Amino acid sequence: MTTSANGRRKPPTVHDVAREAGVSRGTVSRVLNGGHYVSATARKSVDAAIKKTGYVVNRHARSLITGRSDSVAFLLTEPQEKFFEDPNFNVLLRGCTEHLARHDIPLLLMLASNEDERRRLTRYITSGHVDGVLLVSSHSGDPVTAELLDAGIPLVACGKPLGFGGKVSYVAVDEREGAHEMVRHLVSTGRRRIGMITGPLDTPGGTERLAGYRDVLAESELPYDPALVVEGDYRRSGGEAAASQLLDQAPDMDAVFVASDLMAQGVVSTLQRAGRVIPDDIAVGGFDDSPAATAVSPALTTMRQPFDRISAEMVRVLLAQIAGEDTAAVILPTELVVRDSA
Amino acid sequence: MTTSANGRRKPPTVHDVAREAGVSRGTVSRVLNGGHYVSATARKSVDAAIKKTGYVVNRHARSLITGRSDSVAFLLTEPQEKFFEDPNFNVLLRGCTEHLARHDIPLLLMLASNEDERRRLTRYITSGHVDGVLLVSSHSGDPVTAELLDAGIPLVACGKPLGFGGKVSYVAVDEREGAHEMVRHLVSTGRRRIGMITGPLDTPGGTERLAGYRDVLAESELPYDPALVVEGDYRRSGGEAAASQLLDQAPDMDAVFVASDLMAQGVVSTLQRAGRVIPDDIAVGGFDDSPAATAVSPALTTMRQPFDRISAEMVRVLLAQIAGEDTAAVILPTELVVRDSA
DNA sequence: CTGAAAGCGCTTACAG
DNA sequence: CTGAAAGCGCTTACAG
Repeated sequence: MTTSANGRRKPPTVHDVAREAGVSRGTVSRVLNGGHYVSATARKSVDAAIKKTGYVVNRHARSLITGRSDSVAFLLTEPQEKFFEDPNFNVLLRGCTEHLARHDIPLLLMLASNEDERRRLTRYITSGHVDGVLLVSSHSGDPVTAELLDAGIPLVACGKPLGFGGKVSYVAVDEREGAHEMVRHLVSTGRRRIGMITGPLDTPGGTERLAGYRDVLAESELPYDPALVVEGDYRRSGGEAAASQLLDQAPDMDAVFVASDLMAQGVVSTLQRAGRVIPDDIAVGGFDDSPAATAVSPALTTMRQPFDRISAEMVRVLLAQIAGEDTAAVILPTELVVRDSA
Repeated sequence: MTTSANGRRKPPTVHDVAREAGVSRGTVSRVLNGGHYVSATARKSVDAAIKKTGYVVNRHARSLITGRSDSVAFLLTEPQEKFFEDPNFNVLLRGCTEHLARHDIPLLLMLASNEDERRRLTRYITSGHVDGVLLVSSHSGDPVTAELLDAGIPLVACGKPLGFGGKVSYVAVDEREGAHEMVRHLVSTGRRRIGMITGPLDTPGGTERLAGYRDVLAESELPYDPALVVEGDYRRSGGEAAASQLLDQAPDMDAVFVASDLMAQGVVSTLQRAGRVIPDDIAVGGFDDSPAATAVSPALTTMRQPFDRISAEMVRVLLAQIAGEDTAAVILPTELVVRDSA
C-alpha cells in the first residue's frame, strides 16, 4: 500500500496481490470470481495475499469490463410525500436494503419527483448505471415503468403494476383475499352497515380490496350501498375527509373497512371527534399492520402485509432476473390481526 | 448505437461521439469536463454529436481514472428501528437525496445493523467506493465515525457527534436555544411545575435540550426538581413509559417538555388515558415539528427543526469537503410552532 | 486549442 | 490449471 500525494492511501490492486502470491493477475481474478480453474495451492496463496494486502476489488474497473454495475436502484416514481408519510414505505426500503446487502449490492435511492427528474433518472438507469430496479409506483400506466421495460432493464414492482399485461415482475399480496378476511371478520362480529374507504381506484390495492368487500357483502346477503363507499388516497388526511363524508352519507354505519392503516388513523380521529365510540358504535378495520396501527387508540384491527417477505422476494426476483431468468409474479398472503378497533 | 448479442443496445462511447463530431476523443472529454481549452466550434460540434448519438458518460470508466465515484453514502450506524420509526428520518433522507440529485450524485443507502455490517460497510467506504458520507448516528464515540475519520473520508454528521472534538463536520440545530424558547413559552402560559422527558443523554439533543430547560427554570426562579425529569429514547413507546413515570413521581406536574414529537405522541396518549386533559391539566411541548406533531390530537405545540435546510446544508458541506475544503459546522435555528397542546 | 498516447484496475478468451 | 495479452471507456499530461 503506497501513499500518494494527497495523503490518502492508494489501495492495493490485483497486481499487488499477484506479486504477493507469486501468481499472475489472471489467477487472482479467477480466485476473486469463484475460484474455478484454480488449483488449491494457488487459491490458498491468493487468499493469504488478499488478507495480507487488505485488497478490496475496485468495482469501477470490474464494472467497466463486465458491463454490470453490481448495484440496484430503488425508484419512487410518484409524488413521494405520500410514501414518505407512510411508515410502510420505511419498512420496505429497509428490507430491500438489508436483503441486497447480503449480496453485497448497494441500493441507490432515486426519487422521480417531477418530469425533469423522471427523464434524468430514466436516462441514468437505461445507460446501465444500475443492473436493475426495485420499483414503487402503484398508479396504472406509469411512463417510467414503460420506458424501463422497453429498454429491457430488469425490473420488479411492489404491487401489481396495472396496464402492462403481465410483462413486468412484481411482488404483491393477495389483495382480494385480504379484503375478504377483514370484511368477514366485521360481519362475524355482527356488523351489518359496513362502509369502505378504498385506496385510489387506479391501483390494484384500490380496486381489489373493494372487489373483496363486495364479494363478502354478496356472500353475506348484505346489500351493496354506494353511499357506504368512498375513495381515499392512502393518506391520513384523506382518511379524515373520507370519514366525514361517510358520516354524512351513512350516519347509521356500524363498521368501516379502511384500505390502509394510515387512512384508518385519520378515520379514527374523525369518528372520535364526531362522538362515535370505537368499536362500540363503529368498528374500524385497517390494512397493512403498519406502525400506524398501534399508534392509534384503540389499536387497529388490521390485515397484516408481510413487508419483510415482500422486500425479500422483490430482491430475490430482481436478482434472478438480472441473472437472466424470466419475469415472475409472487403473491403473498395477508393475515388478520385482531386488536381493539374491531 | 449497435445492438449486441443479448439484445441490449450497446451505448455510444466517446469514440462514437468523436467520430460523429470529427474531433479526437480527448476533445470530447474536454467538452464533457467543463469545456476548457476547447474552441467554440469544436464544442458546438461535440454538443451536437452528443445529442445525436444520445451519448451518456460511462461513470465506471470515468471513476476508474479520476478515482472519484461521484456517489455518496447515507449511513445509519444505529439500530435503525428507531430511525425508521421516526418520520424525521424520512424527511432528512428525502432532502439529502433530492439535494444530491441536483448535482447528479446518487445516494447509496447503507444500514450498519450489526458488527458484521459495520465492518463490511466501513471497508466498502474506505475502499473509495463513495466519495463521502452523510452520517446519521447520534450516540457518542461511534466507532464507525472514528474509522471513517481516520481513513480521511469526507464526512458530515447530522447533529454534533460527541467525542470527536470538532474534527468532524456536522449540521445541527441550536438545541439549547430551542429548549429555551419552548420552556419560556410554557412558563409564559403560567406553568410552574414543568416536567421534561429528555432524549438519550449521550446525544447532544439529549444533554443540550435538558441544559436549556434548566437554564429557563433558573432564569424564571423555578426550582429544579429531579423528580420532574426522565430520560427518554426518542421512541413513542419510550414517551409512554416516561410519561407514566412522571405521573407517578410528580402528579402535580402542569406541563411537560418532551424532546421529540414522536415521544410526545406517546406522552399525549398516556396522559389522556390517565384522565388528564391537554392542555388544560397539562401542557405538552414537543420538539421537531415532525409529521407526528399533527397526527395527534390535540396537535402538538413544538419546536420546528428545519429538516429541509439541514439536509441541504449537509449536502453542501459534504460536497465542499470532497472538493477539498476544510471541515465545518453549521448551526441552524429552530422555531416555535404553537398549536393546541401548549 | 487539439491529437496521439498512456494508463486507470480489472476480466476473459486464448494458448499452452 | 495458468500466464500473457487484449481491451472495457474514459481522462490527462504531453507535445505541438
